[in-house]
Amino acid sequence: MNRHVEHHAEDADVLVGRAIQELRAHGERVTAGRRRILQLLAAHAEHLTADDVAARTDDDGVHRATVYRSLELFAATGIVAHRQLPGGATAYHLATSTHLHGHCVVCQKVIALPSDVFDDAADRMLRQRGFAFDPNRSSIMGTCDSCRAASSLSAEE
Amino acid sequence: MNRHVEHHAEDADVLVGRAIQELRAHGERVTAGRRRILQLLAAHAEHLTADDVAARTDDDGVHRATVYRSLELFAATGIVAHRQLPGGATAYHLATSTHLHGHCVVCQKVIALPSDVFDDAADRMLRQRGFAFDPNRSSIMGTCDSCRAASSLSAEE
DNA sequence: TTATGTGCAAACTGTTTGCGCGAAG
DNA sequence: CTTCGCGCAAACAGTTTGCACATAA
Repeated sequence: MNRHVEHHAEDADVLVGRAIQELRAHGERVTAGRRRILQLLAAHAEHLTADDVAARTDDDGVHRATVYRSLELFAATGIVAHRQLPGGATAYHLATSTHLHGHCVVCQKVIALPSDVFDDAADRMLRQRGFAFDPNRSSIMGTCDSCRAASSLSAEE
Repeated sequence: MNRHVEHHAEDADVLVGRAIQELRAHGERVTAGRRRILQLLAAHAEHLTADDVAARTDDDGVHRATVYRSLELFAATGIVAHRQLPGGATAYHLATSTHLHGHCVVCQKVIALPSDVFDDAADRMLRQRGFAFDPNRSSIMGTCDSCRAASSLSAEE
């Protein structure tokens, strides 16, 4: 019953495979360096700094610059999510399918919001207040695109 | 009826005054530079980069280093909130009393979460999906400190 | 074979720090 | 008067970029 609780080493290959497919689907080349970086990200499901990754790939002959370029590419293709850390560093992790529901208080429409948007906030809530945010069970209130446009016709700047 | 809609120049002095009191309350000195920086933050209720502030104070003889040191101090004393931008810069604004409710899915307890935690996320949702997040009307789901501790006794790592 | 990725080294942005002078309390 | 903040200039961390060579497709 607790068979699929193990998010450890075995799954990593699967995740890497999926990421590589995604990469090919975007017409990007699969190189040794990129594979290596994806392996690292898959292994450390948590956050890894670009610099962290660079440090670990250096031994394997993958250059810092390559790491930065690859991570940027992965982020652009949606393969990884990224997040800014205090101090200016950027943390990366494989993108998951997690998403959050935005609920428009005007038209009641529900909007799917991208997964990585709340990573940073979730992290800080956990650290500062011990609250473990669960995006999949949450929906947040606000105003959607069109209702926002509509309301700005009748009111304040 | 629309008298207090104006969040423009007039209020700024009040906000600065409040910030300065707060500063004194923390036993910190009030200098020309600090006053100037607070004025800037009060004037631009949105985000201002440390670098932005530095650029604008340079003319007034307030040095870059002073700006960084002051902003760091303000953040430490809770007078301003800060947020990391892509590219490594940090955006600052006067702290408000805005907060969000965290709802524990286990014990149903509601927890007040600090305001600035969501600045980043709100910004990205607005940009990426046109969704204007309203923290004051939202409560998000998750697990609180104690329930999290309790559940980790019976399950995964 | 050819377009694309890589290593290298140098530049760049944003931020931090040690020092002696100057001002706030 | 004494403690703390400031300007200055130099160092630092993280990241980006132009170029010639290497390699995936």
